[in-house]
Amino acid sequence: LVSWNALLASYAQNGHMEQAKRTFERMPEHNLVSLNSMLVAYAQNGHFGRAKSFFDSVSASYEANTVLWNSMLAALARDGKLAEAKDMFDEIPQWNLVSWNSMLAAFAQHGDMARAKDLFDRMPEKNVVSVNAMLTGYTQNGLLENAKEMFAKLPEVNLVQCNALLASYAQAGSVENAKQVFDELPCKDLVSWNSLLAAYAVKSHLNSAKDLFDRMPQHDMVSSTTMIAAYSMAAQLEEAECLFYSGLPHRDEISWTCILGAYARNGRLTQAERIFTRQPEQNRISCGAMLAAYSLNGHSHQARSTFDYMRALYTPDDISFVSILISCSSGARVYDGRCYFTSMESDYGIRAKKQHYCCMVDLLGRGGYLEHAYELLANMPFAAD
RNA sequence: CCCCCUUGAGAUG
Repeated sequence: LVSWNALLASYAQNGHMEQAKRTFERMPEHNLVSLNSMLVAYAQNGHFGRAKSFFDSVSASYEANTVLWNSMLAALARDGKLAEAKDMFDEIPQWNLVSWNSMLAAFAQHGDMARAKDLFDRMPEKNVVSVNAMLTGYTQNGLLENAKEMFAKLPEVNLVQCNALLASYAQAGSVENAKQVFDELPCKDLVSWNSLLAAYAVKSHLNSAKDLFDRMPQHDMVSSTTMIAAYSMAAQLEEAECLFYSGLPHRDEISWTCILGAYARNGRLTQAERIFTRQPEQNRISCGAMLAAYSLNGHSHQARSTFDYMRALYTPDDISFVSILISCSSGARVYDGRCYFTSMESDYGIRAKKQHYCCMVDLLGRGGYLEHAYELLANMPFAAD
């Protein structure tokens, strides 16, 4: 049984879902380790829907086990379902360090640093993972002072922390800084390579990206998907398609969403729609990509129905509100726009950002409500730019 | 033999 489990785990780690599934089905017996490996295989390969149904079917017939709960909690957080993750955390019969860390990371990744800090302070035990989760939460939410303070107290810096720094430069579009951190790393792993690749992709440095992609020691799903995204950003659809259809070891939920986004971003609505209805698992990001594509191309009716569809299945986020407001603006639907704008705060607790004010001012201005537009500008909680 | 931190997918007139 132990060797079967080891085999299963190694397929799971390398993203060979079919093999993992076949191994799981062929095993003479299952224990908690096998169940958990299968659950993690689904979650880490982007099959969030399948992970959830697997967990539900398993937890109906097995004793509650902290490792299974922890894996499912992490999967929910990775899929952006913070509220569900929190509910699940509260249901866990017995917590351990990993449960605390998972919940902490979920808060931090969703920008809720207040709750993250609160949890961090109350955790009965902590380790380097807990500290790293806090650190990256700070850097990704622009709380650099807090991050520095915490960094200063570290006895030594490890590769995960360096990679996190590299990634935060990449996300901020500071290619130079990212490159410098990368070059100075004494040893690099795949995450380091992938992060630098992402830095190039974000800034549409297609040649550097391509060059790096060809030079890196290995590729995994992350590398290839990043490269597809780089082609998409640079409007090289044929290259993106080529890599997606014939350069991937397999296709997961994220790579499907990536190619959908490539079509959507480049105005190929029909192809995007086809992927959307055909992809094995839709998710809130593929929905968001469709919504954005409709908005930006002036299909306000489809935008609205996609928004409703999305709202029924997932919790809309700030980005989906930007899209729907844009579509109201181009369809001159001032009243609808105001409804969405107020509903965003009151029904979903999403605080309006600059982008939302920008959309609203645009909407009001175009609709001839200039004085309302000025009033909104004067009362928003930001300096106008 | 399995679970937690760092890298890939959506918008911005």
